Amino acid sequence: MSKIKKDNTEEKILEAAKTVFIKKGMDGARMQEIANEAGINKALLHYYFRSKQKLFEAIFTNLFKQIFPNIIKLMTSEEPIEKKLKEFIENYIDILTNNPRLPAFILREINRGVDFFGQIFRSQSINPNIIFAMFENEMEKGNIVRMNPRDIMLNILSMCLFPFAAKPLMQLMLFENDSEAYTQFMEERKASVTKFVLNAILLKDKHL
Amino acid sequence: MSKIKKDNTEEKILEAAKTVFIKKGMDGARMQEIANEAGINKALLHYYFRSKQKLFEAIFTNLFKQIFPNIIKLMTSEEPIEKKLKEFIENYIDILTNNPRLPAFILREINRGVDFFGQIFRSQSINPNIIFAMFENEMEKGNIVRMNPRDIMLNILSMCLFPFAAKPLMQLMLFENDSEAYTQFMEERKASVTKFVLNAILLKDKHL
DNA sequence: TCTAGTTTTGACCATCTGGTTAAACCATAT
DNA sequence: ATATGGTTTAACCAGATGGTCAAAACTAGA
Repeated sequence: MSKIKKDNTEEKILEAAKTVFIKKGMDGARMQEIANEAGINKALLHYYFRSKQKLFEAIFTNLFKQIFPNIIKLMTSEEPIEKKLKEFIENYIDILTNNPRLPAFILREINRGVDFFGQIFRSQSINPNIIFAMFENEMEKGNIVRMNPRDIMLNILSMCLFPFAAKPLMQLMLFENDSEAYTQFMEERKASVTKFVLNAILLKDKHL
Repeated sequence: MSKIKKDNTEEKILEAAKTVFIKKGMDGARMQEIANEAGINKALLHYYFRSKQKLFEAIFTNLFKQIFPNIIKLMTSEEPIEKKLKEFIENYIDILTNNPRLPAFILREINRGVDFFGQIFRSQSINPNIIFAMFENEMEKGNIVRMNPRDIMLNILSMCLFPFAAKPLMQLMLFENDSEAYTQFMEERKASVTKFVLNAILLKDKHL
């Protein structure tokens, strides 16, 4: 048994499937295209993963974990709220810069109406309540403005994720389709969004 | 020639196609499904619109206009910046509440890599520069914080659009999949986002 | 009523697509 | 060398899908 060979093709398949699925989505992707991308015979896809569905689940599950990675970890450190948010936003935008197509892919698939993604999410056992409690604690201490912690969380996620999900549109709208300008813009956004959020919620001196 | 009949079926088709395309996207939608939804024969779809592509373009073009409707109009009134932003956010979230699936649909299709959407956008002749100039003018007057006006615009759009685009995920994450709670939350967000944005950019007294 | 034009339909077609199968291939152990 | 067992391939299949077509059904004017 040649384990080296097996591991190699399996990885090639996963890599190819990831590329194709992210670009085309479950519906748009073709098994033949994945096979070509991996440089192998189409039947091999079914040999390693029984069906398109199973292959997709393997990819999606893995990618989904990457986009909601250590949110909890980042949000529950012992740092002051300013630093906590700053590091979260910077880290998150960095992750997304390295995986720019992930947000659009995830959004596309969670909107397909198949309940499969719900299972993934539940199995992740992400508990947002810990984060909400953290925000509420800061409100008690008078550090930040009183508001629904869900809004804070959602606002931050929106400002980080949406610009990637809507890249084709925003790049056209804001930078006449100049891809490099948009990348540069996202880099600067790490500081910009941080400032924006802190300005919005900090109670003490306005952080400028 | 029975104009009444014709207009009727054509409208039925457009309505059905809109429903199906929004739910399934171009790739996922089936002509048969659209025909069923419209309660007509599949061949009629091709009689009125030559191909799936043509039918899709008719729908997409129309929907696309709805989501970037009167942005300019709303943003260039003579009202003070506070009121301008308040009304924009409230109007925009209202529009989206009435068309909750639109953001996900648009995002899905603009990420399909087909350049067709670029043409639509250009034909819309939306000029963001007018909005940027407006923000820059407010900065000159010392009304708002100095920052890239693109960031302001993108932040607002993000906070309005993303919660709808990511509804299946956020509803699960924030409200244990309680749909009504999420709707209620979006209603309250009109005020919350407005406050958030004004807090973030206004220079004078912190608007609470 | 008859006729000409339009709308609607069922049957059909070529192609694509996910999936299967049987045979070939190949490294290893005996 | 040859038997063994995992790996890879070409050929194939059934069902789905976008699209076509000729005929039927309908409408309105002569």
